[in-house]
Amino acid sequence: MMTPQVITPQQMQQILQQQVLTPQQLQVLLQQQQALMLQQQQLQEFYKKQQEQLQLQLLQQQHAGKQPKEPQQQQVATQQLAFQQQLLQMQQLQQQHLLSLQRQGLLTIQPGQPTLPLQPLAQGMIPTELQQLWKEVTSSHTAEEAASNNHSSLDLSTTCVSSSAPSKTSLIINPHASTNGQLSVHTPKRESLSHEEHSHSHPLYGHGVCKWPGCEAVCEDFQSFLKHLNSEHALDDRSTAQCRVQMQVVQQLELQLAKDKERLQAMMTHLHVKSTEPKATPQPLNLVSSVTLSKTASEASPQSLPHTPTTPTAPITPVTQGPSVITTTSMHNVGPIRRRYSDKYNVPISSADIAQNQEFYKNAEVRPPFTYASLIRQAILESPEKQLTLNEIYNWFTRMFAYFRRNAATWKNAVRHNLSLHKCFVRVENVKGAVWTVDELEFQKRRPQKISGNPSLIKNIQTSHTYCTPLNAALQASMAENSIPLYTTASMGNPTLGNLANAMREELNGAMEHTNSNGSDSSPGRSPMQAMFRCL
DNA sequence: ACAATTGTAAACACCT
DNA sequence: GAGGTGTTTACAATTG
Repeated sequence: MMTPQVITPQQMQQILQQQVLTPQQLQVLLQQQQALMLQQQQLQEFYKKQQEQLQLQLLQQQHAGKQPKEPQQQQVATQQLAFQQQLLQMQQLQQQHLLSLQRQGLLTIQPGQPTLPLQPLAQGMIPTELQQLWKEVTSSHTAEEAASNNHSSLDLSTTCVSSSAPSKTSLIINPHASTNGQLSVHTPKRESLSHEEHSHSHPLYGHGVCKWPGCEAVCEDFQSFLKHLNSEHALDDRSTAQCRVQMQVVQQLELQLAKDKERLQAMMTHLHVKSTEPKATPQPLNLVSSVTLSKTASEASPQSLPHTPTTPTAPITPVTQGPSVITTTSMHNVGPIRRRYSDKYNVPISSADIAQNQEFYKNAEVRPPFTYASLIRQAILESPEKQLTLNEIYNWFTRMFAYFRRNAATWKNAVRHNLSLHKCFVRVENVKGAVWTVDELEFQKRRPQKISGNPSLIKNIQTSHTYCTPLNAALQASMAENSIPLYTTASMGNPTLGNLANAMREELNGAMEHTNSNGSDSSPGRSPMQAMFRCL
C-alpha cells in the first residue's frame, strides 16, 4: 500500500537530482506525486475512521466500568500501530519527494519549515498535528479532553482570522488561565507541546534565536527564551496584531500554494504534450507568475525570515541562461529589489509581495526587500506635492514598515546617506526649510547602468514592453485568482497600493529588459521544458 | 578579477 | 551644547 508501485523513493530522488529532467521523467514524477496525494488522502480517511472507532471504544469502555474487551482492543491497537507506521512512512516519503523538488527548485521550501508545502497535500494536517492527534487518541486522555483541546485551538484561529476589528479580546483565551493573560496565550501551546519542550524544541525557538516574526532576539538557552517569550511577546495589542497578520499570511499562502500547484501541474501537462513545439510564448510568462508566486509563497512566511545572516540558502547553482525563457533565476533580478538580502535573508523577492503584503509589512517587523533609494522615492512620489522633508520621509518609513520602527539611528543614517548620494534625489530650498524631490530621469538612468555594455539593450527596451504587458497581466491574473488584493481591488481604494503597483511595473520592466538581454542568445534547438529545467 | 551597487558606520560641518 | 540635517568617506557584501 505504501510502497510506490511505479518507482522507489530512492529512484525518484536519483531522477530528481539529475540536472535535466526529460518530460517523460517529469510526467512520471507528477503521476508519482498524484499517487502519493491520493494515498495520503486514503490514509487520512482510514485514520479518521480508526480514530472514531477508537474513541467510541474508549467511551464504551468508560461506560462499561472499565472492562476492556481485550481481543478487540488488541486488534484495533495493532491495526493502528501498523497504520501509524504507514503514516510515518508516507510522511517520510512525501518529505523526501518535496526535498527533491526543492533541490531542483521546483519548490522552494524554507529549511525547517516543511509544514507549509505539506499542508495542501495533507489537507491541512501536518505531521506534528497527526502525531499529536495520535497521542491524544492513544494516551490516557479521554475523548472529551481531546475534543476540548482541539476546540480551544480552533477558537483561537478562527476568531483571529475572521476578526475584522482588531481587539485584544478577540483572542479566545484558555479558560484555565484566565487570571493571567500573559500566560494564557502560551499555555495551550505548551500543554500540547510539552513533549517538545523537554527536547528544547519549540516552533518559536531555534538556533538560539527567538523566531517570533520580526524578533530574532538572541536567547542563550531555552529557559531564557521562555522568559523572553513571556515578557516580550505577551498578550498585548502588538502580539495580537502580529498573530493575526501571521494567520492571514499563512492562510493566503496556503491558498496561493494550492492554486499555483494546480496551475503548475496543468502547465507541466500542457508543456509535456506540446513539448515538441519550438516556440510557445505564453508559457514562459505563466511560468514566471506561477513559479515565482510559488517561491514567494514559501518564502514569505514571516517565520521563515531569519534576519541574521547565519544560514544562507542552499545554493541553487545558476545555470547559464539558455533560450529566451523567463526563469526563476532571472526573476531574482527585479530592478532595485535588494538582491543581497533576497538571498541572504530569504525575504520575499517578488515585487508583487510589497503590495500583497502591505499590511504585513506594516505590522510585522520584516525587512522590506527594497532598497532605500526605492523606498525614499516611493515615499516622495506618494506625497501630494511630490516632495517631502527629511522628517516626513522618516515618518513614511515608520508608518509603512514596522521594521523601521527599530534601530532608527541606523536606517535614518542610511536614508540621509542615500539622499545625498543619489543624484536622483534633489534637495529644494523651501520657505520652511528644505524638501526632497525625485528626479525621475536620474532615477530611471540608474537601472540601465546595470546592464550597460550590452548592445542588445536598446533593442530590448522596446521589445520588453511587449513582454511586460502580458507579464503584468499574468501577475494580476494570478493575484486575482488567488483573491489577493493587488492592482485590482486594493489599489482602487488605496492610492498607496496603486503607487506601489506602478513601482512594481517599473521594476518588472527593468527585470524584463535584463532578462531579454540575457536571453538574446537563445539557442533554438532546446525545448522550453529543457530550458526551464536547465535553469532550475 | 573587477566594477557597480547597496547597506552600514562614522566623522564632520552647518544650522536651529 | 544638543539635536537635526546634510555631506562625505570607508568598508563589507553581493552581483553581473
